Amino acid sequence: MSGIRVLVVEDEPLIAEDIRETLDNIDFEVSGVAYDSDIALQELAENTPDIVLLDVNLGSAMDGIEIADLINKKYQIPFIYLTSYADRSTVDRAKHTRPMGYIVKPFDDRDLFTTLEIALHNFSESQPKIELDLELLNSKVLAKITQKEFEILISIFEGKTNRQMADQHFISLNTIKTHVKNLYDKLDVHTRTQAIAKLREMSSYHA
Amino acid sequence: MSGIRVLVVEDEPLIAEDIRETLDNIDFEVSGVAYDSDIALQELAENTPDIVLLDVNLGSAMDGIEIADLINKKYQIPFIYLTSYADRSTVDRAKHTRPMGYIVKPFDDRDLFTTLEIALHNFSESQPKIELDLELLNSKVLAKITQKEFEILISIFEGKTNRQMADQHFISLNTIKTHVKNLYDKLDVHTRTQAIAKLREMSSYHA
DNA sequence: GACAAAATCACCCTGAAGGGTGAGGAATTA
DNA sequence: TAATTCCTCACCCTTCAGGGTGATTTTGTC
Repeated sequence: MSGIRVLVVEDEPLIAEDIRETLDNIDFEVSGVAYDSDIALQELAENTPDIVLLDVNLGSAMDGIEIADLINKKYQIPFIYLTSYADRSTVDRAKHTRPMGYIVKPFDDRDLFTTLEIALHNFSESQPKIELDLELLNSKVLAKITQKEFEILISIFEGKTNRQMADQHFISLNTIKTHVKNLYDKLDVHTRTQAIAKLREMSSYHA
Repeated sequence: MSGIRVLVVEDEPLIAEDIRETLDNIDFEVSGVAYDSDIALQELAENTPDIVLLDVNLGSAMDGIEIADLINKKYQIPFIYLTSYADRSTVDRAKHTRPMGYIVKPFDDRDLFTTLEIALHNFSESQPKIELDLELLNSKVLAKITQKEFEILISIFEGKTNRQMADQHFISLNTIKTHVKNLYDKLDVHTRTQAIAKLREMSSYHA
């Protein structure tokens, strides 16, 4: 079993129970089922699910999208919308809440399983971590960055000082300085913070 | 019309044409249709689509997942898998390629539309940009960070020097220094790069 | 072995960052 | 009004980063 805890927020008991069964079958744990927004908030606070299945249209105080807003603000856990219709304006409202998935009813076990798997995986990948890939970097930079320079770039990225790097790599402080200088030339920057900003920039855009 | 250019990679001509029609109806532009991986690669190189609809099972040299790998390596554009089945191992292989969506056949116009919209939106949001949110930050930090300090933190994040910040904010260099010092105390760091690293760290984890 | 590329190190100098202390003025609130 | 918080600024001092130049050694490749 995966042990992934799922909160189901769905005001239609029949569908909710169907989902619960499906989740049982595909090895997810249901941390709770909420029929309205009040229970949903309570469940979120008390049972800390790993992911939320969220019906967009709840016949309660808050609808799914409002709950999503709150999840983003308070909990930062991924959620997947369930909806029986998907008009333009709903999609527009919904997408601004950055759902990790969107399932249009009717859906079957496979839909649920794959969407959950992908959503969880994407979520863990979506954490603001910069993909530090030498090859990718070299395809976007003036001169080729060498292996050692790359290691040093990572250390800079991690907030290390030149002294710390020297100790860590067992080489002279002067050597570190040389590498850093060459790195700056290649990245076309002049300070370490600029180098970091450049890294972000380069991994953000595609040519 | 949205003007979003979609590449369809699907070896079954009937389905491919159906998708093309659907996309026309929902205001997406089809940049090309590829029936095998060779054509797909060519289309990717020549027509620079904004997003790719990718059949997992292609009867050609590379399957959809291999194409996805290549997209990640070379183009970094979002893609959505289309598949008629979704067994455990396929899902496992697929999710490592970080698709922005996953549609299980049969699907209808609504599925396609919402998945495309969400995928595109999530993609633009997923760019490694750190969500700099003062409230969120303050919930994770020793002492409360003030508005001005926050502005300065953003400037540091962007690679600015103290001098540049002083000019930009029309205040004295000494004042910037004071703010920076206070900021370091609150973030429990000692250098700007450490502050940036701390920011990444804090926006990566949820309590 | 010759050559090129990468890694190693040194020295010097300037400027920026980091850290300590103190202090005045504005705005908010008790 | 007194207290508090925040923003503002100054001075001093130490450390670190950044930039220029040049040199040796190691490594891999033709």
